[in-house]
Amino acid sequence: MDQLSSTFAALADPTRRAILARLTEGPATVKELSEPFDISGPAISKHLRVLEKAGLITRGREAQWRPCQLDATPLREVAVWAENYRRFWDASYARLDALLTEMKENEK
Amino acid sequence: MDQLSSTFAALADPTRRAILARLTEGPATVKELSEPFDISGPAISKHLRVLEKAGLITRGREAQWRPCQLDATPLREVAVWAENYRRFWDASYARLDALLTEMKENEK
DNA sequence: AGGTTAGATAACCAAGCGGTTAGGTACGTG
DNA sequence: CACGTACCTAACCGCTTGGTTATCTAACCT
Repeated sequence: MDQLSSTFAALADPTRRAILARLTEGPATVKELSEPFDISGPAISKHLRVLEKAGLITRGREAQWRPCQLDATPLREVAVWAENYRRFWDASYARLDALLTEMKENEK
Repeated sequence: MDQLSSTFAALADPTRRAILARLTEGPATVKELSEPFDISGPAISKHLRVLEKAGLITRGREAQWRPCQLDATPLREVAVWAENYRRFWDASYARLDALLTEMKENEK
């Protein structure tokens, strides 16, 4: 699976997006990350592995804790990808598009 | 499933992203959309249904054709969501963050 | 009416996902 | 050492997904 696909796949789960949101406040242990959720530890571990494989988090090793840290690099690619579609949702870009199309028509 | 989740899920497949890319050039029939891919018609139909449910395309009805059209509105939400993480990938924002942290430390 | 084309639906299959429980490992502390 | 804590892996379960083939509908064209 390519980078963008695995990033999108990782972001498709609300629990994982909530984990990323929590990590914007700083690193956290697995226990801390699991507290807001009503699911088991292993379920959180799986989510973290998905996020790690997508390159969205990095994990350290401190005694019995495995602190997680946000790595937003793949999100830049997401933003760049989405921005390519801006002209299809942005009204002013749409008007610009229409203008350019009209000018092309007049050329003929 | 919430809007953002189904949008991300729809974008997680390269075939579907390629379909969206094709639709930036204008509306297309199912047949036209399926041509670049080596998969069956029903498979394309399923992809289109996923895109439709995610609100990323709309479909018309012209005789025996069902032209598909891009609707990029959900992609704006994706861009907005990703932009919230800009300061975690953007170097200048990172430096600003570091500066603010340092200032907080000095306050103590 | 008969044939072709566009497309959807149905039934099926293998693989993946999100969750569980049970059990294992590694570390700090009484 | 014994115990608790933090976390992981393994095995399992039900549902979803991405694909297939076969069959159906709807429209067009002789």
